[in-house]
Amino acid sequence: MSNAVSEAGTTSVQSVDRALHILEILGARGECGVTEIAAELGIHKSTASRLMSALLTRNLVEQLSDRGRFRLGRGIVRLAGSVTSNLEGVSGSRAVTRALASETGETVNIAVLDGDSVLYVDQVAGSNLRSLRSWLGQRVPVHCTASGKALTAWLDNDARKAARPTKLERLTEFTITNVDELERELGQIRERGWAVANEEMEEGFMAVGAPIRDAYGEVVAALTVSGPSGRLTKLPLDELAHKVIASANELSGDTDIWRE
Amino acid sequence: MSNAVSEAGTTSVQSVDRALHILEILGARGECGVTEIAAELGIHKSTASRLMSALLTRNLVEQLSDRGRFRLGRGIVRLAGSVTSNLEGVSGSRAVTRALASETGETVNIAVLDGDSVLYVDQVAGSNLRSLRSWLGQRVPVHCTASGKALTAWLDNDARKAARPTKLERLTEFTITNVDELERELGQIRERGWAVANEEMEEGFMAVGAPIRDAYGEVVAALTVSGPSGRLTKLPLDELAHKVIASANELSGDTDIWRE
DNA sequence: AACGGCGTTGCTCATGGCGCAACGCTATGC
DNA sequence: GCATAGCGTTGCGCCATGAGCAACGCCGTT
Repeated sequence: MSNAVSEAGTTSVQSVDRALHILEILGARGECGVTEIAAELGIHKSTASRLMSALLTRNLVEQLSDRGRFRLGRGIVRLAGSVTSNLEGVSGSRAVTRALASETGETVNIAVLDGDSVLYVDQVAGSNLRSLRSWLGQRVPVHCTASGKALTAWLDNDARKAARPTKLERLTEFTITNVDELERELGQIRERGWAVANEEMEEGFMAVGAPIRDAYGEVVAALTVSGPSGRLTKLPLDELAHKVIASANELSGDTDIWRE
Repeated sequence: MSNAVSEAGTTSVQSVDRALHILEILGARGECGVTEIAAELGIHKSTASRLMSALLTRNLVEQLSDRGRFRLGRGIVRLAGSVTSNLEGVSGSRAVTRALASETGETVNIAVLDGDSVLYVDQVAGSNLRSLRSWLGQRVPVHCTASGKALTAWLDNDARKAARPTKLERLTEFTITNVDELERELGQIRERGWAVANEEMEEGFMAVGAPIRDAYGEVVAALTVSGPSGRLTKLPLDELAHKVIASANELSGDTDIWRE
């Protein structure tokens, strides 16, 4: 490879990186034309068209009409389905999450840090359910969710700051929007071992979360139980929290539930 | 580009295609080493390593340990989340599926054809639920699911044959395993406009499905309502089916719910 | 009709992708 | 302990493929 690439300090393949960047742009915008993609990447539109063609061939994108705009395609959903299938089979975490959902009657999620957001990577619903939409693949703020707090509480100061949005956006009247207040709560979470968010992200909605650790004790994911706050607040919170911790500990250690 | 590519009749970018092929292999196998990937693609392992590095940089894959094996990463889940978010926002199909789930109390799915399988691309749960795991991204056979039947019934003979597995695998005692019998049922589906699968894929599980069409009348997706067969068989099936058809029709036409 | 903007495709060239070879690391066997 | 095998990574230089230019055909607007 040329010196230009060596100096960039990367061993990535440029054309592949560009194609993957296209996927991200489509994810963010919903749909795009080739010319718009080319402008965004600073490349010629014929190049953008050819990269798009490669993505199209493998169904990672689809075209809305002949010679029309593009959006993400079913191949993405299929690949994501493979990820969750592996949680079922290979890593065996589904047995744990399903048991917890069954035991609590509420929805169980596994989430990971994704930049300065929480990303939901698995979900099992319990029986006490009014309505559920899939949270799989959704990103939510770290500062107002039990998962976000459980994921960030044990980070060192620098990492915790990086994982936090620059502005703690207020989503409900209960949202913590002050950094000092959030830091105090994270300190409490470190002491007691579990996190709670009660109507901080969405009114009427509450969650309890605990960290899932890898073999070295690093927090790599969060396990949460969530449901309508009217229901969760009727439970002894401590008792629920310890159920979540027990399941999170079962997922922790050697099991490759999720690694960063 | 060289004549060799022109003769291949493709405008794809080779390196991008290889990288995307790696994603598919990881989806199928769960996890792989670089050497294994290189052998599968017929390339040098240094090339495989570099392609993998590009995928790693964008979090589409992750590495299980330093210098260890690879598997699909959270970036895939995030992108899939973008797909389903667009169903909520841009295409507006979620209002329809949510209303149907609310009205029937059962689980509502949208599915598309993916080769010779059905791929679930969206899901909303109703209230009558014992336990639910996410079907998002999962692939199921066409011959023993209401969605599969609704997706294939209106295909022409050749397309219908291509969309069918070569062997109709028996999953329960009720599974249709004879092509002629399946063809007769597909004929009935074409006449009455909806499909049903009662314990054909999974014991105790039933679904009713109807086609979602594009602006030209082509079937592009299927809408299904599913739940425990003990519950669904207590409903007037005709009535349920017409609810599904009504919702499917609402999703049909100009709305770009899903296009092939 | 003309015009502008779109996505696609032919062509050529130079640069970035590719393969060779070497490296460092880990696990295994003696 | 040492030797071996296999792994993923990295430096290097070559050439094939990715990139950009220009033209094309299509569609929508005026």
